[in-house]
This record gives sequence, structure tokens and C-alpha cells, in this order.
Amino acid sequence: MHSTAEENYIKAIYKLSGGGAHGVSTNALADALDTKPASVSDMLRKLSAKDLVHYVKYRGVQLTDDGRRVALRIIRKHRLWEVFLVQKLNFAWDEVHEVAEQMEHVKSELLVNRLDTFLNHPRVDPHGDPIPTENGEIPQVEQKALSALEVEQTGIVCRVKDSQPAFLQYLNRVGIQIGSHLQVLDKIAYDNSLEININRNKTVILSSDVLSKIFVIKP
Amino acid sequence: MHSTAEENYIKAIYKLSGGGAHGVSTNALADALDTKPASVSDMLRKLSAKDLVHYVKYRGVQLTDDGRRVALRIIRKHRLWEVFLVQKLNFAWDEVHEVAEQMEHVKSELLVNRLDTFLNHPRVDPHGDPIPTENGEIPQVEQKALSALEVEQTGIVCRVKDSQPAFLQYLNRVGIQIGSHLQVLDKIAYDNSLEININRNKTVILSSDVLSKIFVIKP
DNA sequence: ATAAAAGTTTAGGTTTGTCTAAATTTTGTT
DNA sequence: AACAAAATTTAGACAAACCTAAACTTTTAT
Ligand SMILES: [Mn+2]
Ligand SMILES: [Mn+2]
Ligand SMILES: [Mn+2]
Ligand SMILES: [Mn+2]
Repeated sequence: MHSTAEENYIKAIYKLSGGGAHGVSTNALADALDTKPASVSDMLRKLSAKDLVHYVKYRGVQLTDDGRRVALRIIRKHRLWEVFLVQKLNFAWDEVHEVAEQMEHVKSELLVNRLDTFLNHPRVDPHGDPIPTENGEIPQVEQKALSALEVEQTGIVCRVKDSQPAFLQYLNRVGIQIGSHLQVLDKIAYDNSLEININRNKTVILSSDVLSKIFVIKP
Repeated sequence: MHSTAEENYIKAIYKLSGGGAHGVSTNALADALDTKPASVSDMLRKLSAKDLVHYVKYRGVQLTDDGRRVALRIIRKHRLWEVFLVQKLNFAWDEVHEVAEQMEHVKSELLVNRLDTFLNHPRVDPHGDPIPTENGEIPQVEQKALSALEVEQTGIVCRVKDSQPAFLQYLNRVGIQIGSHLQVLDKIAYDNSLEININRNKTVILSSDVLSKIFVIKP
């Protein structure tokens, strides 16, 4: 079917385009995939020939309907394996991404669907990212970046939008996990950082960079 | 570490050499890996440079200690995943091999060991093949090919040495599985086939080809 | 409106793993 | 021992996926 390299490009295009919303630049892809722009150009020509992307030279790239279907299937597998690793094999949430990057490329319809059943059709992965259904639908939950909360407001952590171990380990250190109860105590105007109380207990100050990666729902 | 192609060569050398007992020929490898002898020669030069095999041109190849360690780790992963697929995801024994061929190449020490624990340290895979331990030991069980049984003798099926779906589906059809009780009723001298009674119930005639792939223990 | 800067593509290579065809070595047979 | 057959290796190519350097477009700033 598709090579691992092709699948990784498609997944990257999907993510960088915000689920297909806008076009993606060659440099952005090179950056995300840790390759050179020249290699990206090569691959885009190939993906275009396979009708997985709409590609106009110098003007960026977008997924076709076919491409989007492929992307969602890979993301589904990635996130289901992450759930498996955490729930069944007791991995920590900062240990799963790299392994799932490999498992997502295993080809077997039967496998994905049996895994989904085995895990009881989970809606989200260990980082709170939604798991696409077999039909390529993504269940949406109303959520808000922590950076958008006002002083006094509260929220429950439902998602963190960065799966790099360094970031997740930082959250471990601070004491934030999915389900944590947060309250904004104060806003520091100087750099838009917030003073946050965690689980009505510890209080920390989070930078605007970190705040923009944490998502909450109404308590 | 090692590429998927390299791992597949090493595994094939291990299997064809009977666990390292004897040397393996270029043609035998080409056959097993479904490639051409010329490609095998190329790869053997590479594996030799990496000290994974002892290779003497025109005289065949053997695994080094390093090579054997690599082989056993891949086989361990392959068989553990097969157990997972059957026991946890309800795969049939003829559906697992192809998927395990892919999963065996996922690289993560943590993953293999957690999987082993999750499955309760199984000794054998769904075909009765022993699972190498973390230290590269292979638990041996005394077993005998069905073709070696005399008339009147009985045995319990403990292993089938062919994982191709066609063969396993044939056994399903005949009604033989791991644990089946077999008794030899008669030997047909003409072609060395045996008349076999299964679970004190159905009786079938098995060709010597099939008999040599089924292994039994004393009841 | 133009020129510099930034972004992107093309040209020409490299590595891995494969292939076919030709050359070489080993084995088996008279 | 000599030669034919079989097994194996080498030579020369190719596709995938990557690279660097050079050329080309687009954007931005004067
Ligand atoms: Mn991930
Ligand atoms: Mn995730
Ligand atoms: Mn198998
Ligand atoms: Mn097996």
C-alpha cells in the first residue's frame, strides 16, 4: 500500500493543515519531518501523482479526500496503540509516543478493529487527543486553551497538545495530568503567564507557551 | 539499530541453520526470503561487515554470537505478539503470523518486557513454538514428530511446525489443534501415511508430509 | 518598481535493497 | 582428471528516500 515515509508525510500534512483547514508549506513540512525542503519537494511530487495531495509548485500542499482518509486511519492507529500502552502495559504518558510512531505503520484492518474493541472503543488517547472512528469521524469536545481562562475561572484538564517527553515530564513535575482541577489565581501582565492552583492544593506559575498547550473543559 | 531487511535475513539464517547448528546456503536463503541469490550475496557481505554472521564466499553462512542474540530477540517478539493476538484480540492461529511479521520489528525493550509480563510470561506461542526468554534461552520440551509414532501409540499435539494459513486451515478442517489427543490406528506402507484417530472420535489419514509437521508429547 | 531576502524547486549524488545477466567457483559424473 | 551442471558471486542497473548546491519564484522592503 503506502510506505512508512509516505504515511509520515500525510500525517504531517494533516496535522500542519489543522485537519485539512489550510495549505501547508514545504519548509513547515521539512521542519516537522526533520528533513530538508528539497526532499519534501520530491515527495510532494510523488504524493501528488498518487492523488493523495493537491500540490501546486511554490504554493503549498493540501490533502485530497483520499489523503485525509489515509491520515485519519494512521492517527486512529497511533492513538489506539497509545491507549493500549498506557492502559494495558502500564506505560507512562511520556513513554508512549515514540513507540506508537512505529506501531501506527503496522498494516492490518483486523488488528485495528480488534484492538479498538479490546480497549472498549476509547474516545481519547492518553494526551486527551480524540481517536478517529473507523469511518473517519473525530468526536469533538468543547474545550478551551488554559491561556484563554480569566482570573478566578476554573477548568478540568482534558488535553495537552504536545507529546514530547520533555513537555510531559515537565507537567509531571508540576503535578498536572488529565483530569486535574485548575484555577487561575492571577495574571502577570508582563509576559501573560498565569498563577494557577492545581487540585485546590499546590500553586504554580505557567508561561504563556505552556498555557497554550493545555486544554480544559468546564468543571 | 538494524534494518527490517537485516533482521529478516538474520531470522531466516537462524531458522534455516536449525538454531545455529549448521551453515546455510545462499540459495536456501533466497528461497526462504523470496529474493534472488544475487541479493542474498550482497546482504551477506553487509552482515559479515557488521559481524553478525561468519561468511565465507561460496561456502555458506553462520550466525555469530551477536547474530544469534539478535535472532532470538526478534523471534521472542514475534512469538509474544502471536500470543497477544490470539489470547487478547481473539485472532485465530492462522491469522497471526503475517501480522507478527510486522510487529516483530518494533523497537522498544520496554515494550517487549511489558508485553511479556502482561501475557504472564508464556512459554510457547499459538503454534507451540517455544518463546525465547529475555536472556536468550529457549525452554526445550521433549517432543516427537507424529511421523515417528508406531501403530497403537498415542500422543498429545504440542506443536505444529508450519505457520502458513493454508496448512493451519487444513488442520482446522481435519480437527487437529494444540492439545488434541491422537492415536495411530494403522500405517499405510505404500506412502508412509498414517491412519489417525483424533480425540477418540473422528479418524483421518494424514500424509507423511503433514505427519512430519505435527509434534506430540506423551499423553 | 526594483532589489534583496526568503522560500521552493531542480540537478546531480548517495545509500539501501533489490534485480538481470555474465563471470566464477564448486560439485558431481564419467 | 576433466568436463558439465549447479551454485554462487560480481557487474551494472534501478527505485525509494534522502542529501547539497545551484537555480528559480515569490514575498518583502526600500
Ligand atoms: Mn503520539
Ligand atoms: Mn497522543
Ligand atoms: Mn509466526
Ligand atoms: Mn508461531
